[in-house]
Amino acid sequence: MTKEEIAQKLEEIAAILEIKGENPFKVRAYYNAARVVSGITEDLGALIGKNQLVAIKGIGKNLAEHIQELYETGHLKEYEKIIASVPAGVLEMLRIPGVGPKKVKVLWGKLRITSISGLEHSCHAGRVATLEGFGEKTQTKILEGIAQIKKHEGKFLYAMALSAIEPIFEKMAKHPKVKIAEVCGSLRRCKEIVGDADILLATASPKEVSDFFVKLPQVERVLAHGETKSSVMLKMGMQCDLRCVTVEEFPSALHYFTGSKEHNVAMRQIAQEKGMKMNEYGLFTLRPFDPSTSSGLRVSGAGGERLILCKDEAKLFEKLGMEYIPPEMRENIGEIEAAKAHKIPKLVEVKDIRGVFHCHSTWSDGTASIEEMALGAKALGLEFIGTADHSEAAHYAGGLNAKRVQEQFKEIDRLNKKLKGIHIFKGIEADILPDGEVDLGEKVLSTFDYVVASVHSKFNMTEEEMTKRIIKAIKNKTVRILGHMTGRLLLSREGYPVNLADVVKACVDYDVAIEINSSPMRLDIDWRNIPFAKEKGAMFVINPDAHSVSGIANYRYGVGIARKGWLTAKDILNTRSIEEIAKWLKK
DNA sequence: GCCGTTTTCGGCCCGACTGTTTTCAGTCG
Repeated sequence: MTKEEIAQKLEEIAAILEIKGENPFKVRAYYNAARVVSGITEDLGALIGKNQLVAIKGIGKNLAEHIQELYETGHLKEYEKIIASVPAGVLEMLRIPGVGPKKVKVLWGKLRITSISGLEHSCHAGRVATLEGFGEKTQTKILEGIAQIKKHEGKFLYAMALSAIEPIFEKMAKHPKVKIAEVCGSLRRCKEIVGDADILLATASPKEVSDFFVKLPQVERVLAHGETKSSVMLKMGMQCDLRCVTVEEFPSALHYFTGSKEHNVAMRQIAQEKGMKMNEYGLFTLRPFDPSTSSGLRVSGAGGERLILCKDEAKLFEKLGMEYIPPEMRENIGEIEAAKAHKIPKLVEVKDIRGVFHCHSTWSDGTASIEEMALGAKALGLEFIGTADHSEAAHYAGGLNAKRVQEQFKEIDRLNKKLKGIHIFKGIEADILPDGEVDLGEKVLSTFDYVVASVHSKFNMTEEEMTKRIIKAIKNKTVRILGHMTGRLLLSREGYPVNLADVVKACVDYDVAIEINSSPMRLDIDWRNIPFAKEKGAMFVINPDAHSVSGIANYRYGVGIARKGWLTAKDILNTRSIEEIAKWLKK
């Protein structure tokens, strides 16, 4: 069993213990262990082999045994006992915003409700409002929460979907009978929210490959299983489709299944104008055979249409007299015209990123030390890394006060002397307080290399209030980066409102970079707003909001989002050298 | 259930907000 799966089991145990009213500290121990396990950077098997699990803070003798049992057998007697004591739907009710373990316990105990749909029914019947400790407003709020869950059902944030699909894709791509493999669909286009994942393969043995696919360990159940198309529901709740084509069909199929639909319609129209036909099987000429262009033509199997052989997608565009359009741009929002005019911008790439600025460490709520984070960044080929632990106002995350900041500086100075090939910038993620002041105050903040300012509390302000609050913070002369905020936050609930135009203008006026942040937990930018911000001359920074060593690599998801916003390397702060950045930060 | 020592059990993060109730409990970050 993997770290993630073990962490999930521990979390489920914690939730059930909570519902059953167990010792809250025992509950916390399980939650804590789940977090610790998912943040472990070393190989779990090696740790178990060396009997080193108990050396990790938060894991004692008991939990170490549980983790070992899960790792080695995939099962845990303790878990099976406890999960059997609670109906499956009871746990599910915890997903409803405003419904916690105490409320679930009452709903289950007094009204015998064991599912979200059962709860919805009872709310409509007015029974929930009559319970002690509940009322009309709570009942309404629960219904709203259920509506929200339904609205987001089957929708996944880009980074979450991609991180789930990557291991599956790798296994498929490495299959000996697979010639070419690509992720396609909205995931390839880096859409901020995707409904399912599509994987396209070129193979001469579709049956064998499909059989392998539906038996992958990540598969929860098989929805369809044919020769060329298979669909499965993954354990993490997302649907994944597999399509198998021939090597010759691959470029056209890739283009077709990448979409978007709007882009494809426009492309087919262009093909038609040029006397050609385009579908998922190929690009065809409808004209009579012309010996002068015969080199790229051959007779297709059906009807006398001639397939124009294209070895890849780029060739497909070329045959239509167009420049290659990166998948992220394919939404028919101007990319077709740009490609015809050969004016497609050179979008930022993962390899352009030289460092990241938003990394938490064990000094606040991260799972790795600053040294481990720095070495992890170096291993990814980055030249610099910036700390951004929470500030004092974020009590729940163990935020730093002025004194701890001083201590942290000493450690960073020491590490910068010791470590070669990676530079550590001193930063902080300071809270934008409800009144727009930035936590810790200007005197302390000015001692950092940079300040990332973010909203972490009181999300329910009006748009006007929230905009005023954020702009006041941007005007604070120590703030250099506006943390995970643009448009709407997409957490487990609807985000907070803000006037994006005003915020972007303030960022441009005060030379504050806008963070494109994309930890798998959330996606904070709506790409449709990026071209608008770029037009105004805004500066962007792609950050991972990393809480662990493995989290650092999440900046690559941010690159996808930036590409979707048509951003180039020069629009991005962290594509620059350490010297250039130091200069910018000092301004 | 974990941790830390004061070696054998007591303490474990906390403040804001909301809705319910009339002083507090539950949820959230």
